[in-house]
Amino acid sequence: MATMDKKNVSMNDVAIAAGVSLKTVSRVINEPGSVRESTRDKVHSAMEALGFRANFAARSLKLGRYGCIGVVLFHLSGGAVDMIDGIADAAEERGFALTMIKKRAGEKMTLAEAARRMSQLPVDGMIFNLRQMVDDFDTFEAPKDLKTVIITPMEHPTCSTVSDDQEGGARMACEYFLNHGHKNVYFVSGKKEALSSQCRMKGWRAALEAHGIEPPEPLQGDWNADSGYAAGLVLADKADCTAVLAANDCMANGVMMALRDKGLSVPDDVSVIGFDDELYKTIPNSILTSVKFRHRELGVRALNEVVAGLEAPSSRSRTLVSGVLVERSSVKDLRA
Amino acid sequence: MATMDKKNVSMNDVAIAAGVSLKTVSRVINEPGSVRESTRDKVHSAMEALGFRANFAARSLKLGRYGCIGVVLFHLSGGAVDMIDGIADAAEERGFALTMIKKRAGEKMTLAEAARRMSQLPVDGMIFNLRQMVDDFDTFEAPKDLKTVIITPMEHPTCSTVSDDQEGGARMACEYFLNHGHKNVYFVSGKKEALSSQCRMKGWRAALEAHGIEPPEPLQGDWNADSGYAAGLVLADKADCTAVLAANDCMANGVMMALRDKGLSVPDDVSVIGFDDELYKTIPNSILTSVKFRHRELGVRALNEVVAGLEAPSSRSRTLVSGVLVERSSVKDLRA
DNA sequence: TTGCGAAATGACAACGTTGTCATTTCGTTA
DNA sequence: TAACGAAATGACAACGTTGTCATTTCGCAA
Repeated sequence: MATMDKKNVSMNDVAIAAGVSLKTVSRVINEPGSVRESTRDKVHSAMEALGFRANFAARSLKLGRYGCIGVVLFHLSGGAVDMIDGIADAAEERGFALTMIKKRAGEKMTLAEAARRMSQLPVDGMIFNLRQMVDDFDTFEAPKDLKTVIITPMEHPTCSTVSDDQEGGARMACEYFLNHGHKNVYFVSGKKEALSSQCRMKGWRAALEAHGIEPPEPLQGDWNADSGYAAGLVLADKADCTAVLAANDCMANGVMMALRDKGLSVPDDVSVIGFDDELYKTIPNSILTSVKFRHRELGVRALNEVVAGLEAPSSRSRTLVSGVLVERSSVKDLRA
Repeated sequence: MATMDKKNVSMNDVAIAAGVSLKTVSRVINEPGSVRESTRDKVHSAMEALGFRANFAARSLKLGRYGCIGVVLFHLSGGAVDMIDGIADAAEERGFALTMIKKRAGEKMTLAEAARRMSQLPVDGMIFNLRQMVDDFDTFEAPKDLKTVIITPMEHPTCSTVSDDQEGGARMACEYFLNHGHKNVYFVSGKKEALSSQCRMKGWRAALEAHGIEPPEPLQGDWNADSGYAAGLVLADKADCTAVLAANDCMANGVMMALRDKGLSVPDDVSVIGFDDELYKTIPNSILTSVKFRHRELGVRALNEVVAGLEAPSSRSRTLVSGVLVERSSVKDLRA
């Protein structure tokens, strides 16, 4: 029968085994320079032999901090992956781990509820990833001692926010159309509830209006290709439609397929721009010009903002991460 | 000037404010039934007034557990989202939070290294998401007191594993071809390093060999549509090619586009099956039959396995989550 | 060898909870 | 009203670390 292992090996056990004091073991871990090499070796051997691992709870209790940042995922979509990736890498780099909770399907979660749950967990600060509106957005107040950053295109009265510049991206696409001689731009939206769709639509409207163009009625989609196809069938019949901005690449592809099925060519008859630049993964030789957001960068910024605010949780800032227009050949130059 | 808030409100502060003992406050939180209603109200008011929030570190220290499960992401890909979603939902349901760390880009992480880092964090058990081989896979031994589940198609000598049944899915697709009268099946693989690609290939081989068919040389792809397109161009010239299994939907789409560009029709001339069933999101009226894995379920199983093993970390099990063939119209029935 | 300042080490309290066990208070019955 | 058992409450230690401050040991010069 194997020797009965004591459940947890403590620093005290190590100290006894190494014939030194508890505090010396602590020093070996936290300020190795301050202990003689011979002593350090003894302690290290003892730790090795006993399989010692520092107790997170005790350490955090004493230090008053955890070294963890909380992440609340109100909505976990495909685009969120790169963002989480950015958060995780930045956290890693700064010596933080992530503690994560998620809104359950069907459950209605408010910011206050999320904050309440997070504050029971080992976190020094937190990031909310919010892609849809929540009821208490404007009234929410973050715990005074827990730096809170919200990833959302909306401005918040008291919390720091970080966001893609969705409006700017949409404007950029419209300007691109207009600079290429187009006189109007049609818009195919994503799901109504999605803030990113709302913002993209807002940017599209603003850009057209800034040039004195009356925006046509937007077409309602649901992010998927089939809804884009349906929109494309409608647009094919509009004589004045030379440019279409779709709120994502999948719908843009649907639009293009519908146009082709109606005998129209992209870009010769109609030009198209999408969002997210991911069509090339699925379509060989993709020609779609698309507005790409740097989701990874977004995550990095969010995490850095939290860490920067750890000492002053009530500070507030607003960060916008600009998008990039990835140019391919789905837009025709109508000038001259 | 506002009143200087004491940094943290402790149960002791609440006790004093409510005029009861420390232990009574503890009871109000943990066993409310055992304290008189009037007392409970006093304590609740005091907690409210002072803004008390239980200290995670102290609680965990005393209880000897954290209520958190660690998740190590060796590789964060699109497919991982649904899995994380499943893990998070199941964790939520069982009252656990997640603590997450990620392999950094470029960093070479072993299981041992991951375990070492995790064991410094507040976790009662952990899940490794492993999509590629690591050096110490076979020699790795999990900490004795930390239940460890690895999400990987490979069997591990000592740890529990959970996986999609990738081989089974590939076999299923091949059987489907053969049952529809096809005499052979070509295969387009994903990235070499990816275990899922390797397993899908293995299943494809096994299925053909089980029917006494010599598997043709597989075509090497990289998951993206362009590599599928290239493979499709090659396959279009093979007279005996009536059936193609591509290791994912994007490449399957590339194959289909190439076949069409070569004047061949899917499914009339060549039948195609993909993996992951996600083409419908990007392609309107998609006809691609595809093997879909239940990633969410995978995550749920992994988490449940960890929780089930918390009391007996050395237990070991192997779970396979079967795939589903989502039937559309990209496979032609060649029988009479 | 002695003395000295600096370096190394140790004793003890404290962090904020919960478990154990003792004590007080309550509601009933004699 | 007294006595009793049950319910409610409290005092104190313990969980495993780190900070404070006191003590010991070391290296070097006199």
